[in-house]
Amino acid sequence: MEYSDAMPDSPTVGRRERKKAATRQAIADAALDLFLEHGFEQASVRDIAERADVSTTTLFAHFPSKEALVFDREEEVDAELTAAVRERPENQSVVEALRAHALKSWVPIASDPRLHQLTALVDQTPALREYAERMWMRHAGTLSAVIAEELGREADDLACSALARFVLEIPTLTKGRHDPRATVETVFDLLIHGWQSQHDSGDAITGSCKG
Amino acid sequence: MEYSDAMPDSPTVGRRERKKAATRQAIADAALDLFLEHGFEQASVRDIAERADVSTTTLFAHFPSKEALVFDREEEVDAELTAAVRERPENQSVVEALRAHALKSWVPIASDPRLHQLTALVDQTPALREYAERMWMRHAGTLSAVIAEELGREADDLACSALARFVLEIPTLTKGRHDPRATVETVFDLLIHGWQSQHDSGDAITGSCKG
DNA sequence: TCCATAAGTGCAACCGTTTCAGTTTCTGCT
DNA sequence: AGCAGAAACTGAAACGGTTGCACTTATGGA
Repeated sequence: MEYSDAMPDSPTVGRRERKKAATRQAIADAALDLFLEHGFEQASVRDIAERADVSTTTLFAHFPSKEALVFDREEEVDAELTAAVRERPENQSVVEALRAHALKSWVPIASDPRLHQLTALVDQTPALREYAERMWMRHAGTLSAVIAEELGREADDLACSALARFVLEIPTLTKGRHDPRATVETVFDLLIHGWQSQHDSGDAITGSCKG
Repeated sequence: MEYSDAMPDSPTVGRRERKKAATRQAIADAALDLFLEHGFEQASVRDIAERADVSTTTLFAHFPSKEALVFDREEEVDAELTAAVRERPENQSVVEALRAHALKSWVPIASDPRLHQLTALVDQTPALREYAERMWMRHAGTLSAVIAEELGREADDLACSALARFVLEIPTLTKGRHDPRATVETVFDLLIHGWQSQHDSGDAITGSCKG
């Protein structure tokens, strides 16, 4: 692998950290190449390590699992969620802040063609779909706590936990629908107003008559 | 393993099926024993197959994965959910039917001490907790379709999909809380009426003032 | 300059899971 | 009753993700 000779991003970041980052990037790149070329299951971690010119031991020192090679952004997502709630404008509710965040950050998956290929890969690969779903749910604890704190409630307040989990279901719920934006809007309307207001097909979900 | 010589449960069920069921049961029993004795990760499938006196090949012919050894009831859950919605009394809404089902079938986990041990095991084992969560979500497709059909909506109606997924989050949400019954009730109230009605700590979740 | 330590190596092992080429056991049919 | 064929089961071997271990190398701070 090659180390760029551009000037260091900042004086405090030494050669060591740069090399480490480069190694990590080399592994991620090799993985993406092989995944897109042969599919997720077809590419073995030994192959990936080989192409990145590292040992498999090193590979697993940087990524906790094969699936994790695809998703580099776990921590950032957590941070963004927290920020979206904490730093929302005055006079904006928590739910509104989450809706805004969902619309701004989750809806535009596309544009970059390479990234588009990747989402296609994830959709086609059950192991990756599952991993992605779990990935979202892993943030439920953090988000729930932030919401509770922001509203001055008990850390394990049920309404907050439930809200967090339900909001984090949205990416999954959105997947495969033609109009993600409308989907997000609809789900938030449901969350805010509840299922009692469903009257559109002549029979309310919460009404009494059988279909 | 030994085959009971009691009279066949019904004339149509042959020796073959009985033996198959017996084998399956022997495997499940061996697994439960070893899991409770040594923990989930400590018991290898080879050990389990050994104790059940079958080959590992046979073990995997009966169970699709090691985790599945713990959960025998996948299909029944699906059937019960469907029945709960389809065969609800007249003048009961879908959401009410689901609430009733949750209260009747999901809340009483305990009583049997062996079963209690098992839930403890699941709680302690991340792999099993994750598997259990996914197990619930696997029913989302079925439930969603049943709800939609029952209400005469499109099969992929968003409100139905969302309702299904949110309801199936409830077992996870309930876990580890002192009063499961109250938890279920609260979550259903939130689902029915939405988060707009949250005014209890001086600040509505959907209100405007920051914490 | 020297040393503690982080990063990386290579190999062997473990474990879940699958494949394969059989053998045994049952069932339905004649 | 007798047979063909399917289904259950076997044993061993392999594969692929993951980890442990003993070791070398590179780096940064004292």
